[in-house]
Amino acid sequence: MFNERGYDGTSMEDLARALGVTKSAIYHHVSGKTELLRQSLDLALDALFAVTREEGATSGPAADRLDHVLRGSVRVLVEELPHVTLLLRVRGNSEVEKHALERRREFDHHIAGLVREGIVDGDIRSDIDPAVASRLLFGMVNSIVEWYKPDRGLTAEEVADALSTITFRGMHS
Amino acid sequence: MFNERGYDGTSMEDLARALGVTKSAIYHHVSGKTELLRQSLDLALDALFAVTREEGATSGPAADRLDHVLRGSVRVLVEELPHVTLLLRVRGNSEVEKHALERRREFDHHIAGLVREGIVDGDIRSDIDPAVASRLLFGMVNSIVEWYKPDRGLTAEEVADALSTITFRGMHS
DNA sequence: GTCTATACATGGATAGAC
DNA sequence: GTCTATCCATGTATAGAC
Repeated sequence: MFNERGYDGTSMEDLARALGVTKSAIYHHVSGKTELLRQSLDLALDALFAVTREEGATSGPAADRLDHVLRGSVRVLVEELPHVTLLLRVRGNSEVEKHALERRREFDHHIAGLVREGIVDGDIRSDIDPAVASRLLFGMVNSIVEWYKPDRGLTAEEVADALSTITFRGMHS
Repeated sequence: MFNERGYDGTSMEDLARALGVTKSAIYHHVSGKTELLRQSLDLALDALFAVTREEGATSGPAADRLDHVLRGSVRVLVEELPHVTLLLRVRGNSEVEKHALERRREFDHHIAGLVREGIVDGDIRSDIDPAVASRLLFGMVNSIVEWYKPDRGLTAEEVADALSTITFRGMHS
């Protein structure tokens, strides 16, 4: 519901109605609306950071590690779609949101480092700015939450393949 | 302010305070909060559609027209940053938002057509789904609103060049 | 663990004076 | 064109019964 109507646009009353209980019942389980947000954001961030600790993301050439993290991010995005979607819409308007943005920046920094290493290795073209490239790359990855529907027969791997092909080899035939 | 704190997260009181007037003063000029939203969204959409009617977008090979629309979109995005940012955050939770989403879909459809034509022409690789490719492409373009700051010396053209290089020629050196 | 009832603040919006 | 004052709905959250 936070994703459909926005966090601010969703009231505890809306949530209660959807659950078939009253607002008070929800407050028995969580301290407030912000705790619901925190739990969701933490789940998404934990899953994304787990990718950066996987085998394929810690050994081998930087370009291959970058490809692994890109593909892994697409996988996590699809597996935890609602939580990652919520994470990507956070703007830092509360302490919980600021903390989530801080962790996201850490993730982005990791990616930019891989692009830079790939250029030094000679595997990635040197005529693009690593900072701009990594932002564009993850902009493309993250945009998937805007249109991906699990029930349309398109798998996470197919999307990851398309993305990897376009960004590493280019659309030109 | 709608972009900083979200449309729902911004009250007429917030706007009035920022303007140094009272809420009533604003209501003298506009019919309500939704009209402020509509005016901003219309400005962004009009600017984007104008790109698709430019010379470079209406004649020549489809791949070149696609490149023109991609670059033009980056230009519009930077020129009308607040309005396009707002447009890209709309989720369809009111009639005004639904109307804006409808026009965006029309734009996306236009892009997917160009990718499809480019494949037929043999200029764009045929091993990627045109629908997926066009979504990823514009996901990358649109993601620029998340980080672009006009005052950092990075021009719209430099960003457009980086984007065009990555998506058409690929990152691999 | 869920309910009813309610507190208290803030939301969008309007009336009418100046 | 802006103000003060106000309406009424809805927001988050709590108290206390069951």
